Amino acid sequence: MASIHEVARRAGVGVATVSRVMNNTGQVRDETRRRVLAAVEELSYRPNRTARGLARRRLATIAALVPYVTHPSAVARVQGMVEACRDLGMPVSLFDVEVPEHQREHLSGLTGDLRPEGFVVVSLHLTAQERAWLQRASLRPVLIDVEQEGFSTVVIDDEQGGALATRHLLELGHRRIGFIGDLERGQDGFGFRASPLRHRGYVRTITGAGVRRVSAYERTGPHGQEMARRHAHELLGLDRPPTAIFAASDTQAVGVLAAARERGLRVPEDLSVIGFDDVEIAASARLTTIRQPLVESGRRAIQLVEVERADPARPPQRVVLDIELVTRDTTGPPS
Amino acid sequence: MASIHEVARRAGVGVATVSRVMNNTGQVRDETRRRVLAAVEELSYRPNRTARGLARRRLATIAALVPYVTHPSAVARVQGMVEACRDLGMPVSLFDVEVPEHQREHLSGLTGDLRPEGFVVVSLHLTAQERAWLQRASLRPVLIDVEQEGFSTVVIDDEQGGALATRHLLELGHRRIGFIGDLERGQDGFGFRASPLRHRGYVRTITGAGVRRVSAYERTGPHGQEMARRHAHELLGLDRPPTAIFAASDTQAVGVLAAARERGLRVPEDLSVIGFDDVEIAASARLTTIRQPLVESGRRAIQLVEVERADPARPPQRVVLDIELVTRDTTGPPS
DNA sequence: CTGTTAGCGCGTTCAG
DNA sequence: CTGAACGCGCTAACAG
Repeated sequence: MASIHEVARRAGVGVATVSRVMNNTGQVRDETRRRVLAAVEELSYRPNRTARGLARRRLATIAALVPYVTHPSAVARVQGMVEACRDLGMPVSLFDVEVPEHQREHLSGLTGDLRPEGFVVVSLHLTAQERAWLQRASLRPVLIDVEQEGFSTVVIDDEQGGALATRHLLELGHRRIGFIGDLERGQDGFGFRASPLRHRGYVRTITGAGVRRVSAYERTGPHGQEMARRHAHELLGLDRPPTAIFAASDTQAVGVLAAARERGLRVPEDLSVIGFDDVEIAASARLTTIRQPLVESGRRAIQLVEVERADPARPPQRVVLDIELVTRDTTGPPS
Repeated sequence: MASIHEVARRAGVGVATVSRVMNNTGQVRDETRRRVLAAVEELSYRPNRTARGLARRRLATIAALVPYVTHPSAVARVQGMVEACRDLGMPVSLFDVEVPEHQREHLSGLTGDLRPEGFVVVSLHLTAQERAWLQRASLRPVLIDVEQEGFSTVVIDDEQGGALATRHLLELGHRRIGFIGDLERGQDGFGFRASPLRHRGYVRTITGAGVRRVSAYERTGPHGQEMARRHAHELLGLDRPPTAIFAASDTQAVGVLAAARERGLRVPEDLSVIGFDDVEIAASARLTTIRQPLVESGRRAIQLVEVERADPARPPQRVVLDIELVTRDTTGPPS
């Protein structure tokens, strides 16, 4: 409620000095600083973030660009960001992307008049034009689940994750292992990289183990439980069906589980299923899966945002989060 | 990029006129308006929302205050808000409330320097002090899932929902019906009203049907799957256990299902279970439940925000959304 | 109807 | 070190 002027008057200094002590910018004599701080305290002065934003051309907000915000993994990451921002006293603005156009629209606004102090982009690849916009606005988002030259990023090693899952199956004795994942470039227009990378880990591992790839065991399609269920039915309807299936996400794994149930197959006796992510539903379904720290990824991204804010010159960082195999009830040796 | 001055110069008018046509405020001659619009077009002028916010003391943002944002029902509502806001080209700022203090902290900022154009509060009860803050900031949030004098709200009839669920069980022939819900006033410090209201509907319905209440059949505790599971075990361990259980939420119903499974009870032969909300997990669990339009509630709230923005004098509205019984596989006649 | 001018609250030169 | 003054981009009286 109190403005910088009142603080200045009360402290017997100019507004510029108040600004200096509030932002720790420039030199201020200790005695003066104390007087200002006292006035700030007495008036319980809080700088107006909007005015500050206007002057600095940078709004006190952290923007998050997230595809499919309701997807369980997105929810977890948003949670991490929201938590971290709450601790910083910084509002988070959520920008949902359901179709590729949304990305462009949001980016246009964000690099235009809205100009957040911090910016996080989840899973999305920035186009050349968008990168140009960002540069002109001197905005440098922190990326999650994608890597792009010149940006700090928080990722996991998806390929290793795929390998981890596959090796687990191999070690249980499986040789006929199916894979169900997303389209390399979905007809939804997005090109998420997680699934393809996990697939690569799968391929590398089974061939590395001397097991021949069977193309009929591999299916990709639009992401979702339903589609995974259909694919699983196709695999399980084969003459020599796989004895285990690696789904590129827990959501898809649940679809596989549904198909197995519908065919009267026992899990894991007749079919082993392993997922990826370890979102909430994985625990309820007692699903074996590869856990990735989703909430943590959101939190770390905000940390990186803060680091870059403190030192804009700092070169991009690359944070790789650990993943681990979580063994539950859906995997076992083939019978 | 272009400012209002450039547009004014180009159109050969004053900045105020440009402002008038941009905001449809005041009278502007048609010919003049056309010239301005032309200039706007040629320069592809977009008003700077931050500057606008400073001048109007009202930031172009819609703030959402939400307890437990990661809870499935909250996620759905947020989805509705985010979708509606995307269509409006309006950013949404998310304020998560995990403990009561967060509410106060966020509200203090929101009524202080941040002053969103629109404001939605989910499930939370505003204190007298907070209402005073809001008034001073001339902010009037739209409420979801709560009712409070003087505020527009989007709700469902929770009591009727409780009645609906209970009647369904009654009609199937059940007479020993348990209830598992939230604490009236959680030790988490929140006092959400949904569960108590649903409970009231339950009570009204069984007594109305001439069935005697058995206090041993009713349990409330901190919200969550785990706690519900424990409560269910207690009920099912009774000498004359209930043949059906009404859980105040799907989350809790899933906990009940887990308990039943652990005791080797068949559902619905040995135990019927009905939940509330119809969130995603209800479908996967094939759970009979009471559906409430969660996404819709978020969307409607934003609509109300828009209505009030257009006409601040308008008296508070009360929107009651429809609910319905969704019959799936977890309820059946007692054996 | 329309232009001028004074804020909105703060950051930032630029002299002192 | 410190203060006065200008600018950020727009809205809102207040004259005309």
